[in-house]
Parts: sequence; structure tokens; C-alpha cells
Amino acid sequence: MSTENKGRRVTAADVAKSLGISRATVGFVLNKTRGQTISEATRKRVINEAARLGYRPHTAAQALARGRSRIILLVLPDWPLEYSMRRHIAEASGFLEEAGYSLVTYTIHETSRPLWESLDPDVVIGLLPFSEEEVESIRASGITNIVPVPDAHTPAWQTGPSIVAGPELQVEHLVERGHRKIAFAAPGDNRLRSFGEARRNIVTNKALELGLGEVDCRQIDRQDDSPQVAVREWVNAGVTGVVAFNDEIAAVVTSAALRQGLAVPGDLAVIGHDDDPWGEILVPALSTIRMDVEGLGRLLALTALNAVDGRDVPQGEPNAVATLVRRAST
Amino acid sequence: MSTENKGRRVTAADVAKSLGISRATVGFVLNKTRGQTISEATRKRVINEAARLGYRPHTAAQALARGRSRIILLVLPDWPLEYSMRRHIAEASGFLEEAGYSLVTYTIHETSRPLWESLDPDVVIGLLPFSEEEVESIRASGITNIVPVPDAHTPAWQTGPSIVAGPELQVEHLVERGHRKIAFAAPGDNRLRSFGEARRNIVTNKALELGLGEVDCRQIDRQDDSPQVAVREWVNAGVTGVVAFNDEIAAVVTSAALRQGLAVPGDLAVIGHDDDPWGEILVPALSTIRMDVEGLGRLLALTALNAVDGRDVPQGEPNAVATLVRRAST
DNA sequence: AGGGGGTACTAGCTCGCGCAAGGTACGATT
DNA sequence: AATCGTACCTTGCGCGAGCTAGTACCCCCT
Repeated sequence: MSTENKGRRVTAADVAKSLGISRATVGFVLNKTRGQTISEATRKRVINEAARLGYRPHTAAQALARGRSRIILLVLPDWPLEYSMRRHIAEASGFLEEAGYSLVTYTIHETSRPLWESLDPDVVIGLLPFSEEEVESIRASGITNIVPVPDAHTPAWQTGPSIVAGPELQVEHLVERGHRKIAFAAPGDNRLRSFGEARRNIVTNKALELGLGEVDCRQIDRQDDSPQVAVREWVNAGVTGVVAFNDEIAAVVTSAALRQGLAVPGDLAVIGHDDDPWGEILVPALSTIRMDVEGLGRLLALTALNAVDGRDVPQGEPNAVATLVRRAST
Repeated sequence: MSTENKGRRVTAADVAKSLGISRATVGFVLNKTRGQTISEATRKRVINEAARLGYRPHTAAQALARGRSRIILLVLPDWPLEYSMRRHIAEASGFLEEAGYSLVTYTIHETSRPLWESLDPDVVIGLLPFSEEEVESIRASGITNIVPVPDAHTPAWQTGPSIVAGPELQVEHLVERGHRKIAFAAPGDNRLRSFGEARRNIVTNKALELGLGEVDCRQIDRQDDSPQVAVREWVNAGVTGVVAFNDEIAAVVTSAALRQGLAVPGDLAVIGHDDDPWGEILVPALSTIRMDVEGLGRLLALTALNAVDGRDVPQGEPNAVATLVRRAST
């Protein structure tokens, strides 16, 4: 299947010439183009000859001709993916493939130009919401299909049950454990700023709703002394429970508390978010929130397809969106 | 930069028309084409106008015209990537970008069509050797640049001194801290088996060389009671220092020790590998090995670039390969 | 005045494919 | 006999950019 033309790639024109028919016909057959009638005999001849010659459509040419790359870029968070998550991505990938799309996964790193600029995907879809800078950057590459959609007024991901549930569970859990004065540990990292704000608001509202006092919110940066300062002042102010933005922040806070000779959860209880595998290793093991990544992932795949068609985000929410993982830190 | 043409993408022709010059000139300027003389004035005008209009070259069109996608596909193993590996990849990605290439990472899953068929990369490069079926499949997609080449030698980054240095440093450090009876904590995960074996051998050899006793090697699996068992038996056997495969394993061991009421490093010292950021957060903070990620990433990138040019795998080794990070756990 | 040799560009073909619009042959209908 | 309809296929343009082979102009030298 390869010894014929010395190295040059087989094109649709080669298939056509070899059969003595026009290139368009080959295209129609291979694309199952609707609105074209092709005799069964020709159909078979084309398909066989294409296979015999080892014809593969040239992706770039297709993308150029139809104006779509048929690539969907899935942006992953920068932490190790659990097994179930990876499996789900594989599933989503297969699902999308049947629709003629390729799923490319991507982890953002600051060192290099984001992949959406060079890959020209039809959709960029994030497992986590994008920061404003990221949205800006994606838009600037001429990509209009971004999921989750950054709606100007009420961002869906800031109000959607799937996102709200986590922080609310964190607060409820602390209250259930008897804490009445709680604090929020926000990420110092600028890229997580807007995401942090969102979660803080949810926590604040929930605290209000449950009749708790003011929620003392502080930014935690592992690089400086902010963890130490925050812990000291929290304890002085009578805070006994800390809701952390994620597991890493929770770990940093816990760490700072332990180094000050405080007991966790005795003097200060800490709950994280995301169920990072590291959280289980820590002493004390970190209580946290596990998101229904699989459900979310499936939803995202569907959303991606709909986004390509210009349709809206599907309505179905994953059912079990967030669950509490009780461990030693609370 | 966007309000001019309603939605349509800006092409090089737009830039040219807007300046009243030919499209070719725009191309020459933007590609810094050698062998073409362009006046400095025109150069600047083109560059400014391109920026003003928000011009982005159409990747697919470029790929079609020059016959190269400028995509390098890095095939990853199907297991959670250690922190250091993710950094290598980020590093390589940045390096390749400067050369005008995009690095796309990919984990093979059986459920879907392999990405090399639809992405048309210039090179497919694997962290692990490919199976024969895989090589066959890649070849069938018309891709000739495959690394590691089926029957060439193993890539340098899999055997070179860069890999040996880390484990040796771990052992040396423990000895320096006065430990004479050490153990090795291997990953339980089957997929890391061969890596674990490799590092264990290095540790064993180094221990022999330094005149230490037998190295007690045990597999650690976070999911079962192997950490507890290992720690107990190690301590009973008089082991005082543990060399861990990576920081995660080190953390798990530390954790198990603490939970048994042992002091770290008092009763058992533990040293990790890879300098995962989580290691610094732990109490006690984890001593570890920091790899020269920049060098390794560069090597990976160079290998890929050379493959594009049809050249062979480079021989050069990264120079400063591994350094010891002293923290509280030893 | 007629080259010769730069410099600074432009015209136009090419890549492989999708797809709209246009044939053509042949039997059926008026 | 002329027209129509349909099944089947072809011609040819366009996608956006790379790049070769010019061309027009100017300066300098004999």
C-alpha cells in the first residue's frame, strides 16, 4: 500500500486519476456528501482504491477548505489527573471522534505560548473556569467558542449548582462540627483571582444564611509569610474553622498552624477543595470536597459539540456534583 | 483591533490591501524570509498594521502551503505524571516554541483513533518506546519521524547520568547525615515498575559502593497498608533512613511513620525525589532532589527538532543534572 | 548611451480539499 | 420530434499562505 509513489503522500487526486474519474467524485464518496447521487459501483470502487493506495485526507487542507479544524481543545488543571478522570477524558475523546472531532488535551504553562493560538481549535473548553486573562487571550486568537462561557453579568460557572455546591458544603461541614466563627483562605496567585472571588462570595453568602459572623478572608501565598500571619490573626480573632480555596491552600494553612504549635483540628480546623491526592497523604489528612469530575467531563464533551453547532449549553446538570470527604483535618 | 471586519478573520491579504502593497511582501516581512530585501520603512509599516488589525496567520493554510504542521506530538504513558515530568514538558514546550513548533501532549487510549492520524504532526516522540502496532499505525499515517526509533538506542534521557545522579545523591545525603542502614521505597503502581527498578538498582549499587548493608526495598501503595507495614518492619530491622522513589512515596512513608508515633527524622529520615511543591508544604518539609528540568526539557526538545531535520538524536547531556534540597525530613 | 548590478518590491503558481454550479446521457412524457 | 427529468458525474473556484520567477527603478561605470 505504500511502495507506489516514492514517499509523496497520496491525495484524493491520485485516487481519482488511478480510477479515471474526477477528484470531486472521490470527495463526494469519501465525505458521504449529501445531495449527491453516486452509483453504488463507483462508490465501492472509490472506497477500495482509496484503501488500496492508503489515502489519508490531508488535515490541514480540509481545515483550510471548510474553515474548521475539527479540533476541540480541552484545557486541564495543572495537577495530576486521577485515574477516573483520565478514563473519562478517553471516553469523551471517543465520543467526539464519532462526531468527527479530535480532542486535544492541554495543560497551561506560563513558559510558552498557549496552544490555542497555534492549534486553531473550533472550541476551547476548560475543566475549570478560565481567568479573565485567559479568556482575553483565547478571544484574541479568533476563537469564539469558549466553554465555560464567560458571561458578562452572571457567569454560569459562578452560580451553577455544580460550582456553588462545593463551597457551601465546606461551610456546612464546619458548622456541623460546631464552628461558628470561620475564615476563608484565598489563593494569592493572580491567575486564580476571579475564581477565588467567586468561591469567597459563595462562602460569605452561605455563612450569612446560616447566621454566622463575618467571614475573615485572607490571601495565602506560600512564598511569603502570609500563611503565618493569617493563622495568627485568625486565632487571635477567635476563628476556629478555615474554608480553603483548594487543597493546596488548605495544606499551607495547616502547615503554618502546626508550625506555630497549634493543633489541627483542635485549635483550627481546615477544609480544602478538589480532593487532590496529596490531601490524603498529609498528617492530619485533609477533609475536602470531591467534585463529580466524570459527570462534569461528560457534560463538557456534549457542551463542546453543541458549541460548535452554535447551539447553547445543554441543560442537564451532573447529578451528584460535589461530595464531602471527611478526614482528620476537621 | 477588531471592529473593522465584522467577524471575518484577518488575513495577510487584508494587511496588504490596507497598506496598498502586495500580499507577498507582507508574507516576507512576517516570516523574515531570507534572501529578500525589504526596506526598514515597509517592514515597520507591515508589522504595525498586522498588529493593529490583529492579524494571526491561519495555521491550516500555513501547514498546507509548506507541507509541515509544525506540530510535535509527545506521547505520554498512561499514568499520572510526576511533577518533575510535567515541568520537563513545559520546559520543552517553551523551547520548541522558540523554534516555531508547538508541542502537543497525548495519552493513548484504546477507545479512540490515535491523535497522530488527525493531527498530522511532523514528529511523534514517545517518552517510552512504542509497541510495534503503534509504530505501524504511525507509519501508516504517513509520519516518518518517530522517536525513539524502533531499533535505535534508547534515548539519552532514559539512561544517561542525568537519571543516575539523583538516586546517588539521595544515598550520599543519608550517609552524610549518619545513616548506615537504609531502605528504598518503590512505587506500588505497576506502570512505574520499570522506573522503580532502575532507581532501585542505582541506589543498591551506590550503597554497596559506600559499604552500607543490604538495602531493604519495599513497594509502597497508598491504597493499602503497605506503608504501615514497611515502616514497622524497617524500624524493627534497624533502618534509619529511607530513600523514596519520588516525593509522593516519601510523603506516604513519612505519613505512615508519623501515624505510628515515630519522629521524622529522629526515628526515621526520609528523602524524596523531584522537588514536588507539595513537599515543601509538609510538616516536616521534605528533603528531596531537584532535577535539572531545564536541561532535560531542552534535551527532549532538541531531540524532536533534530528529528524534523532528519538528523539523529543529539549526544549532548545536560550538565547540572541534579541537586540536593535539604529540608527537615532528614 | 548602454550596460551591470543592486534594492525593493509584485504577479502568480502551488499545496489538497470542499463544494456550488454546470454538463451529459438516456429514458419518459407531451 | 421536441422537451423534460433524473441519475451520474465533471469543471472550476476558493480557502490563506509560501515561495519562485520575474519587474521596475535607481545608481554607477565605462
